[in-house]
Amino acid sequence: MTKNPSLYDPTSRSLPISLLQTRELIMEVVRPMLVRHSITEQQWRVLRVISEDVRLDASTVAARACLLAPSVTRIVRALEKRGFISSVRDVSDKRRTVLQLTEAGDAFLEKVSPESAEIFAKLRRTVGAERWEQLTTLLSDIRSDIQATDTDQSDAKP
Amino acid sequence: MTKNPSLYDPTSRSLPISLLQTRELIMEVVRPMLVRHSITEQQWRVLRVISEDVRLDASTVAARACLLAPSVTRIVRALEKRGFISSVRDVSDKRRTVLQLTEAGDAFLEKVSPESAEIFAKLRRTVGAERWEQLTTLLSDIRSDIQATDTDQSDAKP
DNA sequence: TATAGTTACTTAACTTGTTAACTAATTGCT
DNA sequence: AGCAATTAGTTAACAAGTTAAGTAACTATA
Repeated sequence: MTKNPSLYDPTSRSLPISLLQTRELIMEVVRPMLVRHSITEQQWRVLRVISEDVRLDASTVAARACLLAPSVTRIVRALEKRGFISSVRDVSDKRRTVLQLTEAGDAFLEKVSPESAEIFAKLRRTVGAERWEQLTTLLSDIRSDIQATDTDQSDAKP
Repeated sequence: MTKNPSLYDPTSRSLPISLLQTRELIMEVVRPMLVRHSITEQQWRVLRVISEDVRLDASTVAARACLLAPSVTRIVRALEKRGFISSVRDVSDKRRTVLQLTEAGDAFLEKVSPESAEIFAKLRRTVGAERWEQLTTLLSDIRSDIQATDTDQSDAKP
């Protein structure tokens, strides 16, 4: 029964676990701000994602915000009720829902912006700007690599 | 209404979001394995964490596995029922629960080990061993930085 | 050595995420 | 054109996470 320590990476070096731990540590600092503005993490992600494009369908938002479709349905309803986004049926494909930031949503993002900026500026100083950038770039590159091979595999299926 | 693109980092460069996206991409590859062995992500994390030490109390496990105490209570019960861990009241501090891997739990980890190793070896090749290591180290370093300043702040409170 | 305060964990009520089944719309094939 | 297959989104039932209150045990202090 004595465990074999060489079977697995220590959890501190397991990528899925340390990605989670790192995110958790950052969110501990960010979360109080979201609570102050009565917005959930998930709603915040959706707002941020939607604000990046003029028009975006729900599926794209789901993928970018790391949410499942049913969750997006609920979150969209909540954000719509609050007046932050509008969801309109796409005219060229009536299955699709086109999501857009409203003026109120944009104003909300602008209102929260300074607080958010301050929190991240502080974190960035703590970590060091160079390492912060390094991490951001590494993560982005690695996602590209994994996505590239994933699509290769699905192409090679039939 | 018209969005101001300079207010926030693009979500692809927001650290909390890209940590989540990257983890999600990795877990997409890992998840089928966990499903095959009828274990949830959270149970898997707890098992891995417990396997690293001879004896560990529930709070420590919660912190390392990024779980809240009530979740750990449930997960421990599930893993106990399955015979993978034992939870015993600590004799020197009867509030604490000491968690340990059982023989069956150890055997389970050994059984899953080759599959897990293969999945991660493949991911590592995809990403490149050097970058994989780089990311692991960066994340670990950054966690140390953030934790160091967090504890500084709580020390400086009174 | 009482006792106020803290800590470790659990329970309960609520909120979210998840899976699977469903509807509606579109595409591909013949 | 007609019909199976696929896609987008929703709904419903269930599982998991979250918050807050509660219990038991320990610690510090007066």
